[in-house]
Amino acid sequence: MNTQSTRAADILDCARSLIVRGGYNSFSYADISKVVGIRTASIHHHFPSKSDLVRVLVAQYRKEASDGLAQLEQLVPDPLDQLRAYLGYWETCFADTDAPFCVCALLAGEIPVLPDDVAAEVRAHFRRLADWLTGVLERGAAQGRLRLSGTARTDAEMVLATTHGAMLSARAYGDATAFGAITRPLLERIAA
Amino acid sequence: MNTQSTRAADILDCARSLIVRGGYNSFSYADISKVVGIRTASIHHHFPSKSDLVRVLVAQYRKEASDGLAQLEQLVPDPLDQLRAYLGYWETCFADTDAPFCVCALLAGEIPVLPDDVAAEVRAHFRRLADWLTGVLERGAAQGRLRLSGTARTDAEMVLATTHGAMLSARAYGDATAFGAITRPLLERIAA
DNA sequence: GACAGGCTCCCTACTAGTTGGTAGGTTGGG
DNA sequence: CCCAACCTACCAACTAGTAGGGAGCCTGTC
Repeated sequence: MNTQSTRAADILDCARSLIVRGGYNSFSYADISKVVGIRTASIHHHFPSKSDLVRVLVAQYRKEASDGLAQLEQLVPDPLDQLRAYLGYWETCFADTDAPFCVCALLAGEIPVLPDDVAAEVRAHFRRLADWLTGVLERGAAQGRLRLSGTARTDAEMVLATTHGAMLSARAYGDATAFGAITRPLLERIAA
Repeated sequence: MNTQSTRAADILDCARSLIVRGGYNSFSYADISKVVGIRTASIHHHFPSKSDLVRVLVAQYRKEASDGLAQLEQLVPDPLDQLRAYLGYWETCFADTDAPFCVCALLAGEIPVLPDDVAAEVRAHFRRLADWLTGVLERGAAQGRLRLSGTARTDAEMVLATTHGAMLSARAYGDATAFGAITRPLLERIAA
């Protein structure tokens, strides 16, 4: 049906895999051009400027993530299992894909040099994740499934930070298993 | 005395503050030229290529960090206080400086697009930090000052990841106090 | 049913500015 | 005299972005 948007989607997919490797300034329209098989001028037709492209890319990523979390809420009742599923998702990414990383975690490091609207999208993703984690920890604590060490909010921010830091460590060590080696003990400590 | 190396040092300092804002690909020799007041060709005289510059920069950063940790070992006997000092250092950075970030934590995210020798330096920094933290946690546990939840090694990797993730969160939220808000509860949880 | 208009998509061709890097000359101090 | 430090003057490649044209497709109208 909607084959019209295939090209735009291809461009976004390609840009995402490129941006995940090294951030905003590590890829160019020429890189996308080579992979997608389209001229750089044609990319400008779909996304007038690079900041447009990346803003849309992050907005789409954010929506996917948000939808994924909403689905998790529906399919997985237990808070601890929800955390397992979230971290397990990333562990699978590290096991299966080439250069896995959360788009927003990578871009967060570059915020001082990012276009404002892109930075705003990144910030929104962090808030969404932190809000969700806070809710999970609250419910988990209320149900006696999780053991908090501080408030749900501060623990959520800590889980979020550890998750992102584990991605950095996995990259630094060049060892995909490092992500799970860090986040699994994190889970165990939170589990009541 | 050694005024000869002033320029090279100026270049390194400038490059560090630039790289900390957005990573390897976010700055150019032209940027350094404007700040330091030297032509780009003259920068090449001190550092033939960009990868040379950044490799030396990271090596220097790594030495400073390593020396700082060694000094910490000497001046601060208590393991918990050592952790406090380490995290407190970064908290001060976030309170006082413009765009604070660990050079290596930022570069770690960009490893797939980094020159190999730079990536090796980044990796070495992570190892050094993790080794030191492991030692601190081991001694702290032996002295009953710290309470581990796993092995000293896994806990050390978790502390390291959380610290780096907290830097990312602080940037994402645009809130320097976020770093302390995440790392302080981390300390409290580890303290026996 | 033909056909004109417009729209989307993509192209070639081009731009001005920036990138990292080189060649070769000047200067000043040991 | 030599050498380190710095300069001017380059370079080719690449950067994001623009101008303008052509092919195909839908749509409204006679």
